[in-house]
Amino acid sequence: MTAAPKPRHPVRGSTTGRPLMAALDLFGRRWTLRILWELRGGTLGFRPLQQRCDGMSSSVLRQRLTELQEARLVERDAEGGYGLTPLGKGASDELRGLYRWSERWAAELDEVPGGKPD
Amino acid sequence: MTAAPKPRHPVRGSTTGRPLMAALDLFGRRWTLRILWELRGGTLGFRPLQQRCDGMSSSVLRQRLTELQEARLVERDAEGGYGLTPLGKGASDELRGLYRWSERWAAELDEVPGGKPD
DNA sequence: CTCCATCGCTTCGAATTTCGAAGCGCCTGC
DNA sequence: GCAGGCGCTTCGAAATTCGAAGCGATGGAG
Repeated sequence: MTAAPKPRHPVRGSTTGRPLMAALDLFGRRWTLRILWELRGGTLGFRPLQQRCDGMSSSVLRQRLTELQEARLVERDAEGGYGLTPLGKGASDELRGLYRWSERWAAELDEVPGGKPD
Repeated sequence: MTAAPKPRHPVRGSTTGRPLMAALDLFGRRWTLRILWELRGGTLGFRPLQQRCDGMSSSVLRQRLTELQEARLVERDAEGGYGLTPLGKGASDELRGLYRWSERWAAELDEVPGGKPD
């Protein structure tokens, strides 16, 4: 399994170890952003989380959760559920900005419905 | 080639067409976030951009640029260079928040240098 | 206690994505 | 004319992701 990216360490696509590059590597993996988004409301178990992520494959979910735990964005609570650490909540808050942006995005694409009609 | 995700259309991992899901699909593809980040300072040509992205493979760069143009985050200027649209600048601004977050992330991981020492 | 559902998680072969080196035609400067 | 950079394409290999199947544990319901 590919290791979780960490700041101060070289990551895929950058050897400098700059924190942002580690973050871009981490968040550029499929499902990572989605998992943070789905956990924003509170703790979830493995299978419930999988269902919220439109039935994403369990093997990748396991992988992502391990990476996010290593990166200290996700931790398990007393009952074994997965939840965001304060750090993870911070990242998830940044996603809220992305959420607002995506609404603008949708609105603007509606205005200009894209070059060639079918 | 996989099509670029668009709001109001089903995307990988979600059939609802919610704008955020399209955004999460788009941004969850490798190099997409990095490209937006590298273009934040202004227009860049294909090869210069490729070099800034640590020599990422040209085939994928072409693919990502096509997707980002379809999504109207990137456009070409008069000289043919690649630059951000106002929409793309908005997305790139959200990344600035992520940049600040990643610094905190690095700082906190320095404090708690990871569970088991080797 | 037995049955049944759900849970967290693993395995593994197939499908998809990404890589990376090579090369094409075009243009510019020397 | 020729070297170098440009945008871009091709293609086989490597890495990632998928998705179905199944394991042992747990917790009711009957």
